[in-house]
Amino acid sequence: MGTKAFNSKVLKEESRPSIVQRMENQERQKKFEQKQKEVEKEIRQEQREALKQGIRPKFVTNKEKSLRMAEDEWALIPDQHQRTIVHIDVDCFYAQVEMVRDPSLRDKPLGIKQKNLMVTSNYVARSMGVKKSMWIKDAVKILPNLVFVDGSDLTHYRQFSTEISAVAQSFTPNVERLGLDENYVDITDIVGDYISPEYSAIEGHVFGDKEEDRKVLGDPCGCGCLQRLTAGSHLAKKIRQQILETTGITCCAGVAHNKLLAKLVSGYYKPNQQTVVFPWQAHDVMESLKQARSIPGIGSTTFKILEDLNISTVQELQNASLSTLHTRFDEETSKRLKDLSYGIDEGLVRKSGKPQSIGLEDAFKKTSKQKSWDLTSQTHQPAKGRLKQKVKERKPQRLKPKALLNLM
DNA sequence: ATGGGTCCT
DNA sequence: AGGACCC
Repeated sequence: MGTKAFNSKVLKEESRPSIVQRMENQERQKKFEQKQKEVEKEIRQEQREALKQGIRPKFVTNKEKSLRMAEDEWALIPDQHQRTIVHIDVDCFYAQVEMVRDPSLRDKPLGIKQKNLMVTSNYVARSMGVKKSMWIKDAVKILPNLVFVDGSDLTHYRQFSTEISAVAQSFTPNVERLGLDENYVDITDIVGDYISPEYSAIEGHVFGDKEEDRKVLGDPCGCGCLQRLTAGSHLAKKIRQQILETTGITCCAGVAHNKLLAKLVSGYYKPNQQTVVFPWQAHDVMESLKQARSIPGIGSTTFKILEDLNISTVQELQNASLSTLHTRFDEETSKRLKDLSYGIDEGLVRKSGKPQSIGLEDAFKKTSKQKSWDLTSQTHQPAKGRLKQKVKERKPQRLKPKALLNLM
């Protein structure tokens, strides 16, 4: 609980360098950002041109960017990859929760089932050849002594999930939940506390972890992202440690200057490990994906359209011309898709608040074309009851189940 | 796959 | 209200 371990490591006030340069003058700040955008647009345009000619666009450092902006006074603020983002991803979440609740399951191969599906399994099971999501009957074929726990009641998972987010929130309020087992944490505002010689080595893996990467790392950018992300790796470690201490749950983390890269990289070394990626490695990260579909933000519908356009790999998306994309997507989306393919993502970490809705859906077969459902009919009563129950559990006294039955 | 979720039109 | 995305 609390942040004791964290605070004890915090550096003395005067040795703490300030990271996010606060501009006193709003006007100046605005102009700077505007100029910055122009230059970035220019650069992106150039990179696309380069691609059209079959040349691989090179990473443009912030030093170079500042130089380009040098005719203006705003060029003096060199902060480019200003943010530091951590993506936290719990290892086989449901299975871990069950193992914490019943430690005797720890060393057994464990599968979590919902209906006929094994939705996840622990690492013991995985090491014995059981895949992530399989039909129960297939899983049992591979591993007859697989132990199953029913995971269709999500209440415990929700409890652990909010506890995990709460740990992250004890570091900074800027936490975005994604499903039950993932969190984005924007640590930009606190990462400065971890920039110091004490923390100058990178904690955990660097993307493309080879011995060289650790030593040869110069500072090709110069905006401070090297230091911030390095510090971020220590903060990520702290967060993971604290999650483990308070909940008994292990997780992976990815550290990057944007959400996309942080997420892509967090699962790179599993389980219970973490990975940092630097801006100049964005291309390598993206190249490590094959299908454009595996870019978060490109879902099945978008991917189908891309396939129509004969674009299915990340590289093909990188190479696609904006005008081609524009035939099927609006301008914003086209630009966004191309950005994603390069590992560019300006998306903000948005604070997750209280859940916006509590829902319950039953899938039932259509028997015939039906215009309206009879809500008073018996078939709906069970669902109605369960929903009431759910609301009761999760909203102890507030909110009456009044406008809740919004069927259709 | 299924059953929650969120955000954007 | 529907459709896109996410796990």
